[in-house]
Amino acid sequence: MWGIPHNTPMVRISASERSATRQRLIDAGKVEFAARGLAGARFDEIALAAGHAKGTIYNYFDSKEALFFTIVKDWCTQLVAGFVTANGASAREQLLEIARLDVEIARKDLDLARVVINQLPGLVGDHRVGVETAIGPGIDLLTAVIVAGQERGEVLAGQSARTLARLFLNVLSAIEQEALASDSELGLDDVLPLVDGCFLRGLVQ
Amino acid sequence: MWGIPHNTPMVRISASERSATRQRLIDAGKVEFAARGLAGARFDEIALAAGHAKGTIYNYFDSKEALFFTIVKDWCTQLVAGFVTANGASAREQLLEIARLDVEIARKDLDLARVVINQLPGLVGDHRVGVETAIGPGIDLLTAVIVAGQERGEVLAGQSARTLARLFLNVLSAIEQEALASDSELGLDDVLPLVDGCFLRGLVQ
Amino acid sequence: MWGIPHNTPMVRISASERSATRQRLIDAGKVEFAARGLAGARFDEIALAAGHAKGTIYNYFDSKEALFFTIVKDWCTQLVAGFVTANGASAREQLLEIARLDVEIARKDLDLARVVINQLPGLVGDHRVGVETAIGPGIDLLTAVIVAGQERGEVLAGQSARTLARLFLNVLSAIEQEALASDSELGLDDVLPLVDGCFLRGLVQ
Amino acid sequence: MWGIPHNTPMVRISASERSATRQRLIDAGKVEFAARGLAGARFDEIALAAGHAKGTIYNYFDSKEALFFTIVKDWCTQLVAGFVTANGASAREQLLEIARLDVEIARKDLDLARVVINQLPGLVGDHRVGVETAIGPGIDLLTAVIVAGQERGEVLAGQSARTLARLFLNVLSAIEQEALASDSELGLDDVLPLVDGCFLRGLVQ
DNA sequence: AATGAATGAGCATTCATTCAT
DNA sequence: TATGAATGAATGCTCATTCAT
Repeated sequence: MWGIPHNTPMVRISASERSATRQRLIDAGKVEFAARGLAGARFDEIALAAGHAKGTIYNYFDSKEALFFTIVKDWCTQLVAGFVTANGASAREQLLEIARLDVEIARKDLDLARVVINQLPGLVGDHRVGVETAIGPGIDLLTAVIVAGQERGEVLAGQSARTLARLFLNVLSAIEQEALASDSELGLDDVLPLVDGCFLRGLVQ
Repeated sequence: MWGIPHNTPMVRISASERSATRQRLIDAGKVEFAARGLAGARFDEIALAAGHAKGTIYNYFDSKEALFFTIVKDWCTQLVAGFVTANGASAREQLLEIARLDVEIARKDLDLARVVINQLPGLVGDHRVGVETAIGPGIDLLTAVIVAGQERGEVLAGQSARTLARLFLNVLSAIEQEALASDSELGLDDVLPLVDGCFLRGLVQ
Repeated sequence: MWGIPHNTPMVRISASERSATRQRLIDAGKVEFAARGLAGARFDEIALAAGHAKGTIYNYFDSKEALFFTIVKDWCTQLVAGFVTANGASAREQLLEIARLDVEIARKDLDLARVVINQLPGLVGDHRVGVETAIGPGIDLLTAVIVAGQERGEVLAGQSARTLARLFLNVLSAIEQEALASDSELGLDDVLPLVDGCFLRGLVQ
Repeated sequence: MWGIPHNTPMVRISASERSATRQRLIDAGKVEFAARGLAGARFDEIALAAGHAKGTIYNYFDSKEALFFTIVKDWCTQLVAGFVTANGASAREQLLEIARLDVEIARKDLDLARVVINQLPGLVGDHRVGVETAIGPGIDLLTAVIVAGQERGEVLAGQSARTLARLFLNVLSAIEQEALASDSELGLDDVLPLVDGCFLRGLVQ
């Protein structure tokens, strides 16, 4: 009985292996969800693309919905974690920074962007709860920025900050959607100018 | 066992009857598609709500997709048919008029609006073709307005008119989507000011 | 528009056809459930044996459990419906008559008997509710017979009639189970004497 | 990457440790099998309840069935080992003693009793072999007692001793089953009088 | 034209079993 | 020995579509 600490975690794969498998599943999920939507996505395909058996997904995610919302939450986490505001930045500058981050994320991971931008609006019924939960932190961040902007008089005060936050996200997504369309002449580079020139010009100041 | 069960109609139905049945199916389809999306909608429910048998739908529409896109096309037809431009109207006025029409249609038929606004962006793959076809006339109308506006120098000229048309529709939908959300403080009345103040201010002139 | 009563039921198959299909499914279900138990039975097999597609079962029964309990209830209904008591029959005679009926039903339909006798005791958890509901009328009948017997002093009074009813059914099933076993020397003809000689001799009078 | 994850025991475990682990698995198995039946039991749950990993079960038992029948055999072993017959005891006294032992075992281990009493009858097909093997010694014991009773003229001679033995076990189980039912007014204390008064009175002498 | 029973492909999910560590 | 991640066969159930009446 000497020598063997029996209370060490008896893992069979290392944390990095587990994490890698999980990431492969997530990556494959992004592709499939982007291509077929939540309802149309098939676990068979995701598992196959990830190089695993179908059952393996259930070692990492409870259900198809769980994998989907993990992906959406991942997007939201990146957005919130990446946001750093400079001292004395205006509401407009901060909103633009969020938009810039979002575009940056989309540029790195087009499938992720397609999932978030195209699929979320169409989710109805029970799935709405999952959507709201998953993107909640992003909405919270935007709301905080807008509240501060309203207090400084930079953002129009007639509407609640939360409503304006959701509106901002909706419109940002709408512009990105066009930019991501395969037959569009717009590219991701055009998103920020459009957000600033078209949308923020009316919302702030 | 004498007697034949005459359980099938033996006469042609009148054109008005046929039309009425078709409309009942469309109306029931709007409700179901709005509530569950294209993938989640069930023909059983649509038929039941319309007061018909499931098989009857196939006497009027080739498939679930066909019914869906008929509904979308119906929206588009209303939009295009309702548009009347005054002599000498500016691009901004004309775009606002289209937005006003769209809001008016949404107000009359919330389910139709939910189908168009929420479901269309999520359609991917083969369905994209159906989407483009169904909303084509609307895009064409907007494109024509924008082209004329660009020729008169009212609309920014850096982008193709078609791209701007799709962008306009996207953003209009995004704003309406927030306005239609059940927990939103925004209403349909707020859409036009937002389109004008936020978006058109940057797009035109 | 003359001549066609549009409010006649628009059935596509006659009631007898529907009933026949339903019965084929029930018969195939009996075989499969008897051979593999509720958990092990496969809908594929039942449908195949009945000469139908898998989905057809769902036009007649909500779920595997529903088909199973329909079968059990069918047994119970036969038992209750077949019971006719002679004037002035003693409790012992009535209980024997019920046992005789049960043996008769088993003789006509061995698979049905195997389902009821072998499978019911092993159902646990949520399934217990289904069991109690399905065999309720049989228990009620036995209880009524025993209550009357207790009032006439023919049945021992120390226990509740309902408990004795369930005990009677348990023991009857236990004896039949042995009689149905493939390698048993006992046959169904031996059940009644055993019930009377061994069990009722202690229970009544 | 220096350091080897010593997450596996490197020493043999002692016989007592092995035995304790085995017993924990058996105990957990009793609970799970009693609650869900053989088909419905999950190895995950058994392992979790026993404080081990799922794979560990396979170091002790070949399969789910093997664990199940080990449990059943354990019951049978207890029954046979506990039986001590007094000199000159009658068949009735010896059968009652076996019943008493069975009730005693059930009282000590209700889950074990539920497994044996409720689950065994429902096992069909290939599983029957396992059942017969597992309870064989118990049947042998009963058969020996009955054979001797028949030779002394105490037990009715029309049926084979083995058949009567199985019948006795069936009926004993049926009575215990009612006594174990959660909503029954009968308790385990009522089993012996019922076996004696109702059943043995007819079977012996 | 209308019906609705029948169909069967399709799919998410479960879980006993294996095996590399 | 112990582990638990990986596996993949198995299966209940759904539902768009067909078609005989």
